[in-house]
Amino acid sequence: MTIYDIAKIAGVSASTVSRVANNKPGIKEETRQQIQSLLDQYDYRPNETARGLVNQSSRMIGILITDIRYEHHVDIAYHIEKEMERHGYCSLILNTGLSDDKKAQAITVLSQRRVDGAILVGSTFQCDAVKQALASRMEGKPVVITNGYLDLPNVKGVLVNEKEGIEDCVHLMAKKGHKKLAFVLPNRTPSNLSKEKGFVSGMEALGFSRDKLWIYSAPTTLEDGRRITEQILLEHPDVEGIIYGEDLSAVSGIRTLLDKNIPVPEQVAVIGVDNSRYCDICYPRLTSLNNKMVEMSFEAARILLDDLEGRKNPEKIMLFSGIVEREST
Amino acid sequence: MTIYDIAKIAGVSASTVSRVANNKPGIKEETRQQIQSLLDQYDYRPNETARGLVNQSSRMIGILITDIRYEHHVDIAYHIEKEMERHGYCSLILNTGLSDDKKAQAITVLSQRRVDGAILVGSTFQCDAVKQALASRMEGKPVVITNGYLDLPNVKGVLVNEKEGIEDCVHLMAKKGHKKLAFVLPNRTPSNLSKEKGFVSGMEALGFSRDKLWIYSAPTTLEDGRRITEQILLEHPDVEGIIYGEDLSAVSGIRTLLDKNIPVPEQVAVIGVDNSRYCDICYPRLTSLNNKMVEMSFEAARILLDDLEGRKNPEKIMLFSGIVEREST
DNA sequence: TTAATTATTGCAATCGATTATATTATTATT
DNA sequence: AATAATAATATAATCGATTGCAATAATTAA
Repeated sequence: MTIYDIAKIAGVSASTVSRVANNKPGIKEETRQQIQSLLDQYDYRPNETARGLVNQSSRMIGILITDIRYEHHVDIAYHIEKEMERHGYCSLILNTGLSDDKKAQAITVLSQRRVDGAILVGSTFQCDAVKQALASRMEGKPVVITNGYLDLPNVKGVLVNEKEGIEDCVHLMAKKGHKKLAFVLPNRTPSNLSKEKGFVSGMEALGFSRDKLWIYSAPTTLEDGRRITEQILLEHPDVEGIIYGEDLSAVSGIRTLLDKNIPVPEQVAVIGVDNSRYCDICYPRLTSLNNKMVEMSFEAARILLDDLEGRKNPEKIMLFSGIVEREST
Repeated sequence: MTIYDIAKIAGVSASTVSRVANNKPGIKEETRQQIQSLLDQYDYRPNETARGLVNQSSRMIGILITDIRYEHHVDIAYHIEKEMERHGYCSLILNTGLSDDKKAQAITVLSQRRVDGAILVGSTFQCDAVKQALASRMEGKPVVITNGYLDLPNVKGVLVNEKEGIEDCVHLMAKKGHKKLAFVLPNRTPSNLSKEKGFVSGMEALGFSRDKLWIYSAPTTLEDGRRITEQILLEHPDVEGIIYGEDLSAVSGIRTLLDKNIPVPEQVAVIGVDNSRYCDICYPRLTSLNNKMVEMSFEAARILLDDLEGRKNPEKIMLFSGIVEREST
């Protein structure tokens, strides 16, 4: 059922039907009602592809995410989608993986589909390939990066002070008497690297030398969490606390410690990052740095909507992290 | 950069450029190469909205899901998206919530956006409102329901024998000496109701009367899992095993039992359903019925692709569940 | 009653592709 | 060299909407 079908039935032109369907002025009340009742009767819905073509707007935004299966990613995507939907936009979610090349390709896909804007979830999108793709394919269209920033006229960023957050974690540990600390870096994203910086500066403040710190690196899986925890215990049996840059490996770490009869938090305290649902599921419950991922997604959606609808807003906004203490510290 | 821009630069007509871009025959090799090099030089990408309009195909499918935040849902969506992407399709994921009305509306959105097909994730889409919306808006377009079925000519289903699966759970419990069992029904979806049926018939086979069974109902949250477990313990302190229709409440249940110093699995054994990542995270690790959600998503994508590309396939396919034993039994 | 003004509505162009058909250029045939 | 056959390219219609402008109808003013 196209607009022409309705027009033919009503005995008017398509433009008249269009004006009624879009509540445009300049139509006689009588005509309007007749056509409206036909619209209702046939439950006419305009073809959004055709509208998109002529209006130069798809009323669709893109969400780029490395892997939506990560628990905090899915929360973010969900909230963005909901918020955009409330304003009449669809969200096209693309899982890019970690490769910069794939990320750039995904931006091309978004631009070919003529999305009106995009939100890139996570600091891994803060890279040259993405910057270039955005510059050439998304010119003039609003883009927001969560937890990252790119210096491009149409790109905005929502940031969290993760460095200071991790410093706070170190101080919390120290306050509880745990000073010999290890840090597990999930992977080398800008966000994680600033967590590492926070660990370094926090430990320096405690009087440790920055080149003797116990810093490890492990992907974010249960298996790697176990492996790296075992390695830490082997190399530093006197460790008193471990800060994991992300919750899942922290959960696995707790389990590994318990399996070796090391009491948590008495002998080794544990802190994760993300304040995910895993925190309440594991035993003992995991203390975690709330890096405001959910709040960030709302902010990102809000900023994008502001840009889409022509309202002004700042280039960067900053949120503040906070530790959620549970049983593991 | 449109096809007309390229045509003007090359000094040919848009149709010639189109034929080169789409590798259609009937173009002189020399011309083809000239145009191709321009296409490369300007990195031309066709406007998919325009292609969609004329081709009557968006190369986009819809994924309807009540709430992608549920862990097995996101896995399903992820795998479907990946599989479709491999074949050149984008996936538009819509979170509908549980209301039938919203589900029908989401189908309207998909049809307005002219998706080429859809996958509805979960048995809750097996309802009248959805059936009607599909009949009126998705006529002729392929649709697949995972874990459910609707009798419509263009709709196919991928099913799992959950009833038998839960029967097997009851038998496993019995084999281990746990006979006084309770069942927790997550919510009244067709899928969960068939789990309940499995519990009933399994218990009957053990000699219990079907109208005296301990069947409870609770939403799928940690809090409700705790609440319902406490209720079970209060009303039936002699309970020997609990089968939860879904993992999250099972995890919460284990935690509640341990908090009350009830040894798991010695005094009360626990089984969940979904075989999710939570199973390995909680302590003791959760035994769970693998209802083949991931396999189902692959099958759903495969069937949809078969339909989209004109290959034949059956109306329904059935997968078989299996118990993954861990420490909670 | 006729001209001027205003309110409705229709026509036709447009968005950016694809493709059937028409046209032109090239090659083969006699 | 003239004609037939074929290859290469252009023209124009199409997909389903929106919208500026022209045309018509209705109303008001003179």
